Amino acid sequence: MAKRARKFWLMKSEPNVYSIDDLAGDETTGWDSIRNYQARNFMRDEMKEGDLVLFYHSNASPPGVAGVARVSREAHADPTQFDRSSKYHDPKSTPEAPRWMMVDVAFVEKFPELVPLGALKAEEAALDGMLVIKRGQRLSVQPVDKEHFARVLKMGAAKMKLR
DNA sequence: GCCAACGTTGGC
DNA sequence: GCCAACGTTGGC
Repeated sequence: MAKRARKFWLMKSEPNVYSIDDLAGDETTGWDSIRNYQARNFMRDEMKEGDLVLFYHSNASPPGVAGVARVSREAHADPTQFDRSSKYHDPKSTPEAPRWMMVDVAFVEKFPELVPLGALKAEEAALDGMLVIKRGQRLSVQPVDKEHFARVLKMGAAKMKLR
C-alpha cells in the first residue's frame, strides 16, 4: 500500500501571541483557538502526520514566514471550546460532538532570517497562486503547493530540503 | 490607528 | 434564502 503523499501548508500565528521561538521552546503545541470553518476543515479532514507547515508571523512588522513546523498529531478536539473561562469557549459544542478541531504541530526549524511577505510578493512569478500573497486573504490555515513550499525554503535558507 | 476585505449573524 | 449589520483579520 502506497503511503499518502505528503501535503504542505501555511499556518498563521501572531508572534506576540505565539511565535516560532515559542514553538522551538515547546517543541510541540496544539494549534488551538481556530474558529473558522474552512481552516478547521483543513485541519480535520486533510492534515496528516508528517505534513510540513510554513510558520507564518501575521500582524507583525514585517509579517512573513519564520520557519518550518510539522504536523505531529492529527485532528482532535480543541479543548478551549469546553473551557468556560476561555474567550474561545463554545457553549454549543459538546465533548460527544465537538465543533472545533485542531492538530498538533512540532518545531522543525527557524529560518536564519524571516522571509517577509514583501519578498514573497516580489517572487510573484514563481509563487503564482500562493494564497498568502493574495490581497484580502485571511485564512489562517492554507494549503501550499509543493513547488511554492520548496521555493520559500530556499528563500529562507532552510537547512531542510524536500525530496 | 486606519480601513479594506471577508466571515458570521440574525431579521425578515 | 437574502442581505444589511456587525465583528474580525491583518497589511499598511
